[in-house]
Amino acid sequence: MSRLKHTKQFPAADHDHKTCIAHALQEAEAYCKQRGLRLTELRRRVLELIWANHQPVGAYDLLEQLTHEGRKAAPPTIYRSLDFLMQSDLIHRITSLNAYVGCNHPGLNHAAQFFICEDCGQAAEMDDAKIESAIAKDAKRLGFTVEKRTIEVAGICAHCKHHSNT
Amino acid sequence: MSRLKHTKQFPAADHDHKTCIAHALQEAEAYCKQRGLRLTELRRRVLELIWANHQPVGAYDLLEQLTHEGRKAAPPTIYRSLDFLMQSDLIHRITSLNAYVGCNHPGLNHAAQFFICEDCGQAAEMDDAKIESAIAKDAKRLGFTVEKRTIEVAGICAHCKHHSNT
DNA sequence: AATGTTACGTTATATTATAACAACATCCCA
DNA sequence: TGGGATGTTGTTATAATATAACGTAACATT
Repeated sequence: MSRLKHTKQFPAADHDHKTCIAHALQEAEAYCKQRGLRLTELRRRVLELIWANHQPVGAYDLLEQLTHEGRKAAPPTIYRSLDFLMQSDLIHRITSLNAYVGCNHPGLNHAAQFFICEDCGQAAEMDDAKIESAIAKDAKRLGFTVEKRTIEVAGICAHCKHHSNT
Repeated sequence: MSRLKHTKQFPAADHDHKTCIAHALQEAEAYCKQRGLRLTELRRRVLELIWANHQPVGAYDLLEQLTHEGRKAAPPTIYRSLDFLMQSDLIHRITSLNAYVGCNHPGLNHAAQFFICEDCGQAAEMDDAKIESAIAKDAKRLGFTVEKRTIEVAGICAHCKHHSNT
C-alpha cells in the first residue's frame, strides 16, 4: 500500500550537476534497453540537452542548441524526439510553460505534480498521494474516468525567497 | 471555516442553457458595476459567446464568431477582452486546451480545478478544499510560496461513458 | 472644452506545433 | 543474404496560438 513520495527538492545550488545528468542518461539507457526502446543518437542527445538545461526548456530552445552544434534540425526533428521521450516516460511536458523537463523516475508512468519557481525557473517534481487520491475521489463522485492529470503550481521557491530581499 | 465545495456537475443534457447564459451575464454585470469594472459592449459580448459555446472555446473560435456577426476584430481584440475577463475572475483559461470557459463563481478568485471530458469537450469546474490543502502542505514543506495553480484532469465523463457502448 | 486615461483598431510578427512526403536506416526472416 | 516491412530522420510548408507596437477613438474628470 505504500505509495512513493519522492520529492525532487529544488536542487541545492552546489549540487553536482554533471553527475546528475550522467545518472539520468545511464538510467534512460538501461531502461530503454530493457524495454526494447530505441534510444537513438538524436533522442539521446535531446534527452541530454534537456537534463543539461537543468530546468524546463522549450522545444525551440532545444532546436537551437541542436543546430548550434552542427546538426541539421527542423521543428519536427525535435518534436518527434520529445514525443518519443514522453511516451517512454523519460521526460514530462509542463503545459503551463510549453516546456519539457527530465523525469525523475523514468518509466514509472506516475502522476506527477510540479512546483515551478517563477523567479529561477526551476521545477520540482512531486508525487503526492494525497493530491492523487483527492482527485480520484472527486472523479469517482462525478463518475469520471481519469486519463491525464495536469497539476502545476507556480510561485516562488524557498531559495529565491531568501535571496530576493537584498 | 467552511470552505465552498461547489461543483458544476457536467450539465444535464436537458438543462435550460439560455437561462444559464442569461444568469451568468446578469451576475457579471452586477459584479462589474459593484467593482467599477467596465464591462464594455465588446467584453460583454465575448463573455456571452464564451457562455453560449457551453464548453471551453479557443480564442480564434471566438474571433471567428465575432467577425461572423459583422464586428471588425483581430487577435488583439479578443485577447484583450479575454485578459480583462480573466483578471476580473469572470472566466478561466484551461491551459491544457488553450481554451477559455465561463467561471461559475465570478469574482471569487478561487482555486479552481477542472475535469475535462475528452469525448464531449465539457469541463466541470470544482473547488475541492482537499486538493488545495494537499498542495498547500507540499508547498509549506518546500518553503514554496504558491501564486497560481493549474489543476486539470482529462478523461471521460459519466454521460459519455454510458453512451459510448453502442 | 482641455486633459488624462482607458479601450479599441490595425498591421505585423513572435511562438509553439503539426502535416505531408521523401530519403535513409534497421530489423526480421524466408 | 537479400528484400520487404517497419521505423527514424530530413525537408518544406503551414497551422494554431499569442503578443508587440503604435495610432485612433471613447470616456471620464475637471
